[in-house]
Amino acid sequence: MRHMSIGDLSRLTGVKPTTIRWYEAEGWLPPPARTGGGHRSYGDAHVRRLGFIRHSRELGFSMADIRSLLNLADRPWDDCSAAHAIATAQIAEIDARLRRLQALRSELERMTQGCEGGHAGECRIIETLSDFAHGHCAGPGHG
Amino acid sequence: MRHMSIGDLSRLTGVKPTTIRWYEAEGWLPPPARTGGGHRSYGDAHVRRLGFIRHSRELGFSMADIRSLLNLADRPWDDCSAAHAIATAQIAEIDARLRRLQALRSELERMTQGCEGGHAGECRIIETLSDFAHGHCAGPGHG
DNA sequence: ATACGACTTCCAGCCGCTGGAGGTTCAAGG
DNA sequence: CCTTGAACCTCCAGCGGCTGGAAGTCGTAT
Repeated sequence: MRHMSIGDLSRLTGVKPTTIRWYEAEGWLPPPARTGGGHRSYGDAHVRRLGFIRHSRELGFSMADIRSLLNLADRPWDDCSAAHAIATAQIAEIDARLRRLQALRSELERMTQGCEGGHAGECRIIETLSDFAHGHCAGPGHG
Repeated sequence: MRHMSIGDLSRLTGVKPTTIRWYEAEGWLPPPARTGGGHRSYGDAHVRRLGFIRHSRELGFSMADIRSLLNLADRPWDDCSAAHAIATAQIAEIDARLRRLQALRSELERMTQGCEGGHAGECRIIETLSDFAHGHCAGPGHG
């Protein structure tokens, strides 16, 4: 698969053509060669780089994180402790989101269990939501 | 606390003044009365409605969900089964996000444990990220 | 009267894409 | 070689849910 179209690359990596173009425009992917008619033509290096980006995104890394990780991947003699730090921070962040989501889940569970149908005027769900001073949901941020 | 400024309302509900103005501009909050000089002046109804919105957001509901929930809260004689459905769907969504986050966490954990420092060229983290055909992370969406 | 913080409006930007309009190129079939 | 029609091109606006800055006005404490 030497020279592929953006559609081929898209099918290969699972990233939409529009997103691939956007990555290029924003500097995440180097501009590929072009056919005589101006169509993009990608090689293996693009497949690898796009794959890296996509997989990192799937693991929840921000584009800022990916910038650092790509730098490391591009300079293989560097110390990889930076990668370790980024990944560890990501785990901590995920843990925080897990805790938060679990707390939300409990409150929603309590909320729905209190509701036994009937009029909205006596609905526990509506009541609970109205109670903005409610103490069960801690801290800021939205899981 | 009859007539409060936007700052008072902000301190009372924990919602920033800019956000409050945005809610008004987008129709989530009714336009409040104004002082002679044009400053916003809020009453209890605004506190309640803003509290409802804020609490719902904290529970992870989208603005679209909140639209429906507010409609119910405004018409207390309606059947509240719609509220039940929205809340149940929200729980299901949270469950999906929890599962996804847990899968991500495991992969990140494996990734960092494989890395023992040294050069990026032999770093398991960088390697794992490069492997875009990696099978551990399922499905789309970024919980 | 003055100082100064809180308020006003307007508008641009955040992230990470996504989709549409309107036009061009490419590959397959006849 | 010609036609079809899908895939491609560029440009630009918009998504959700706010956030922040600029430039000017108001309200209140001293």
